[in-house]
Amino acid sequence: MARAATTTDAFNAVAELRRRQILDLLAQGERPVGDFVDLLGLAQPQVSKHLRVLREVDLVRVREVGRQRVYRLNPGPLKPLYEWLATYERRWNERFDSMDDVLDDLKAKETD
Amino acid sequence: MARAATTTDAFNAVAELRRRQILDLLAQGERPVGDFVDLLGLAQPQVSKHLRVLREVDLVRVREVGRQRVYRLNPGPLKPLYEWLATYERRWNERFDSMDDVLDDLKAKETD
DNA sequence: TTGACGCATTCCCTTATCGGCATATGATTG
DNA sequence: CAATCATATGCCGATAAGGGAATGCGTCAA
Repeated sequence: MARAATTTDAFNAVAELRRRQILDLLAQGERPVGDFVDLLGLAQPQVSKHLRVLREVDLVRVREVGRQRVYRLNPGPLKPLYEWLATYERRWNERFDSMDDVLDDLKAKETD
Repeated sequence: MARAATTTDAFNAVAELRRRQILDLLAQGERPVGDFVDLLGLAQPQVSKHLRVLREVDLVRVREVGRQRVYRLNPGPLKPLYEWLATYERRWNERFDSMDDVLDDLKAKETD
């Protein structure tokens, strides 16, 4: 078995930086494919491919306008990620828990 | 170029379900490798490999105790993910924005 | 109609994943 | 020391991602 497909779920789809960038642009509003090509400096085919992945996990929706395809964000599938992370959010402030962490940090700096 | 390495960042490391399960167990407290083998029903080598990935992105820290390696959670690297998602969190409740979404939903149900 | 435009799809190539299995390594016990 | 336990590593096979380049396809303008 190889790595899980990028279209398995939002976790995998969003692991790719380019797709996150696409979503970030969509967060500002609808956009046709060409916009991503221009704004992200990617080749058109790659943009279409990334959009396809995002479509398959339902993170984006398309609307046809003439010869353009206008994409827009559908954030719903991100909710599970956010909720999973929320469990951990409380923790990265509790640095006081164990002495080990402090020791580890010192070690880490030595190894630099 | 192939897909970004799983050790590129927490986004990629956490895309794998097994690794999320490991982190979930660690959220309850420190644990030696054998625990994951038993609790997740995975082969020992695969567990070690997943732990290696988590170590490389610094999501877990190890401590040697006799012949065991006790792993513990280091949630820090998850912070960027949480913050990225926070931008979208506000949105999945605003379903009132456009009529298109409603239409899309209807279409989606037809296609079932 | 024809041609240009906006996108999607396909093929090729390189690379890395993940699982299974065997084995190496370090610590512990008898 | 020898045997065993707890883990880590190495190797193999199968799978698919992602970029590049070429091409297919529906739409619109002249």
